[in-house]
Amino acid sequence: MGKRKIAIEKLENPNKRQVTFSKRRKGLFKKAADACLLCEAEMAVIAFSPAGKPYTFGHTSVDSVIDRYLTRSMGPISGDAHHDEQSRLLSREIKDLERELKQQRENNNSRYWWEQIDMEKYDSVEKLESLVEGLEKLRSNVLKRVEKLPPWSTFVNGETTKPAVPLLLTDGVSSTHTHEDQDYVDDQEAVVDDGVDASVIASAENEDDHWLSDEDWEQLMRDDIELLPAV
Amino acid sequence: MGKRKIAIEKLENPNKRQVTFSKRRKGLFKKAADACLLCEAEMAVIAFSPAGKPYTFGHTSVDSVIDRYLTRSMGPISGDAHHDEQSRLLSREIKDLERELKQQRENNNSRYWWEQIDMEKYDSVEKLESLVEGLEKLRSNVLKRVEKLPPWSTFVNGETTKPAVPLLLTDGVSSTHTHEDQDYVDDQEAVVDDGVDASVIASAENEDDHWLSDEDWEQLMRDDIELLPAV
DNA sequence: ACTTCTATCTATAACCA
DNA sequence: TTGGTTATAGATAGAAG
Repeated sequence: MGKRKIAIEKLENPNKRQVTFSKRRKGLFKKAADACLLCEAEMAVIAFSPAGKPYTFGHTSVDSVIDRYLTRSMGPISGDAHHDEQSRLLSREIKDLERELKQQRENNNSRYWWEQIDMEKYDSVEKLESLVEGLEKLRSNVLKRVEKLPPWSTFVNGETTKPAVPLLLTDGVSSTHTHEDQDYVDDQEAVVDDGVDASVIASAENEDDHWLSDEDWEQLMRDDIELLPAV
Repeated sequence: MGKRKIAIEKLENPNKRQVTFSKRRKGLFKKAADACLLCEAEMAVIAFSPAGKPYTFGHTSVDSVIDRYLTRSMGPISGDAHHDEQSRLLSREIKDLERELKQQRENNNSRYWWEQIDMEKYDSVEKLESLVEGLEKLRSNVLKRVEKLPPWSTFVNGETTKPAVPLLLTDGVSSTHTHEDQDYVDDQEAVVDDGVDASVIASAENEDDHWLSDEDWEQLMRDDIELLPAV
């Protein structure tokens, strides 16, 4: 489906290989998203580029699909077998993962991160201001990025696009990245914030789809967390 | 790409939905396979049909790709990719060690609760809405209670009373306890929220000083946290 | 690595088996 | 559920930023 037909075999030119990967990955993720919407299916795609960088698509989420996959396939004498296109091995790897996941669940008795907030630290107005600012900063950035999420992420129950989000966005949060929250950044770390933040968002804005990759998302959130004020 | 264009939205006809899933799954797996061959990429596709049956594609194998994904995504975000096999293996071991160290550090030494947020969980609009709602709820209640703090808390640096707080309070949060944020509370737990919340605040309002004790504060925050939406 | 621009090649919606 | 057939919509190879 290009200007000329090519054989499906290793592309020897490394640059061409990388370009082709980028294009086909994009197409593949789009097709996966389309199928999820059309058929109310759940799927995950994990792709490692020739350079070794991971890219993922997931509906409802990569992790939930992987979890569903692992859970079902690890069951004791599974009732329904997996319908495999390729051969797959129930190897020691899976059992290792099972053990890891169980341990994580046991260690994390709390379901939500906010259950781990140490309330005793917030005993003065300064600390509370710090908390409020942190929450506002986080919230502001979360809202900005909700717009950048792929629209198909919202179709879990066949609902309309981005339910409730437009309402939330009316609360003083600009949809363009205009750094109106710069006042939260203090002297020492100001450079880090809007530098990284804006550049990643900007690169995403050049895309037709206007959404962020999983890696971009994670990086942005980590950047934000670095900037939250101290208690 | 059929005889006529169709909108990418849920197919209401269940039979058509299933047929479409079958065809598109086949096409998707073929495209994944082509990309793997052309680009020497590694990828896995996991798809649950509308009927709930799992179908997978994997090159080299579903499990190896999942393993690589899980291992890699837990580690710190490292910038440079190594290209030859040997150094990649080495860096992987290093990353594993770094991961352990980082987790230990997070468990023991993190100063702020937001450093413990697991960002990888927020990869869909539903989860983000959940996060946003939680943040708004928390923020709203923090603001309400700032008013209840002992006024002397604000004079740590000889500053005026409650600096910055009045500004924050203008942002749609009433200073009287009028439950205007009830819409954040969902069906199952609505009773608990304003129940506990209001009663403790009310008891504090009967006092001349109009401020909450540390215990009251902590109890209120814990009550709120119970109400935050699930991820 | 990520676009944009065609000219082509592929996937697939509808239909029927 | 699967497998053709055919007309068309979509994806993409090549080239150039």
